[in-house]
Amino acid sequence: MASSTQRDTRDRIVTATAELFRIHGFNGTGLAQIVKAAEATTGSLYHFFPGGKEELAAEVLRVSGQAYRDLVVLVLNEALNPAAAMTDTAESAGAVLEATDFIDPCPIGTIAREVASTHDELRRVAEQVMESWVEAVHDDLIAAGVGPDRAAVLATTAVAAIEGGFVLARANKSTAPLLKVGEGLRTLIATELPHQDL
Amino acid sequence: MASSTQRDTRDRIVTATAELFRIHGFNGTGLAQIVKAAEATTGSLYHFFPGGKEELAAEVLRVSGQAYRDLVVLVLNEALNPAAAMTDTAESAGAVLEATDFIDPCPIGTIAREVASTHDELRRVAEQVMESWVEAVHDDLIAAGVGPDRAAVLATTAVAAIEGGFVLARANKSTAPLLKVGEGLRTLIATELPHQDL
DNA sequence: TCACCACTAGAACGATCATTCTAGCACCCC
DNA sequence: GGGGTGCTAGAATGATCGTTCTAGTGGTGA
Repeated sequence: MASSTQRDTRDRIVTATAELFRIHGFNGTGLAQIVKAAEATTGSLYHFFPGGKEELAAEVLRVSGQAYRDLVVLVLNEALNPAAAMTDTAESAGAVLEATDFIDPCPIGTIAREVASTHDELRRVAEQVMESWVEAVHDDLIAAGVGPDRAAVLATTAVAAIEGGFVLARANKSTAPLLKVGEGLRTLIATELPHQDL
Repeated sequence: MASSTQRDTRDRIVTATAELFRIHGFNGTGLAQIVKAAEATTGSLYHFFPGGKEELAAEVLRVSGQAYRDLVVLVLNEALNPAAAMTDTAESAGAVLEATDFIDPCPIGTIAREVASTHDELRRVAEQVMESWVEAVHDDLIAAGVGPDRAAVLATTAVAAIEGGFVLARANKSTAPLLKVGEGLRTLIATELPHQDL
């Protein structure tokens, strides 16, 4: 069972780090803290991530980013249309925020801002991750009949506004700003959707 | 000249801290770094800010937040209408980003996310600051004839989207996402403005 | 002139930081 | 059963963290 144990440890480290990053950010989270939360040791951490904290953070960004992309795609698919998906997203993210006492639902935006000027590798990973979100929304808008130029504008605006909505909601300890953002985005997208109103 | 000297030192500390926060965030900036950049000493820093790093950070948030509020009001006043103000803001912020090699133009969003779960006092200051931005946009929309409910939605969406636009622009080292956000917001607001189209 | 005040100066403190290193465990293949 | 490999364990290291503390400077009012 050695191979399952190793995977477990690695996974525990990544998962614990993601959670700590959501609460304390990159610079606010210590390796000792991570090791303790993951029930691992410094040796294991450096075994799996020889590049240290930066390599670990990159993996956390990739894993969390992919999970969020999957979630975005899921919500878009299940929604009535891309406009309705905006309020759906805001509502479900708001529910998560309330359930977790407004811990940041997404570590990527925080890390991106913290390290953009100092850790170029991490900055690039964050760039790719967020680009994948924009792309997911963009493709859905195209499928809904929005022209490519407008789809690019709307998708970027949507991702940015949701990301900013997290900042406001977290600072206010309230879901209200996030819900307003969802409404604003629904209006914006509904206006540009062919053959239907909000 | 004692009174001018003292004010100078305090100002230098606040200014240097604001700049370092924009680059490295709250946890990424050390007091030694601040003291050196401000050409001050630890003694002076604790003389003016007995509460240490947290009190200093609160002051930085207040000062930077007020400056940004003033800027928002200025742009809104000078713009043709609130919709045009969105693209104006995005363009001028984009110019700043390019001129500074994409250093974060605004320390507040980063700090807010970093410390929201750990430093409640700072969280509250950030909350007030961002609320003041929303209010400025809100009032301008009301003056332009938008109804109160919609004005609240639009103002919050605008602030969130610009804030998120900074994240994307910084991660991408490109002004493109920010400009798209500006366009998206202009469309959104123009739609709800009485008596004129975009 | 002397006490008082706001401010500067920077050494010292214990804690914690990311990282390195040596040692040892458990399992597989020969 | 001996050697190799993948992983765990955690002490040690030097740097840096935020904060405290003592000493000293320079100007002001009595």
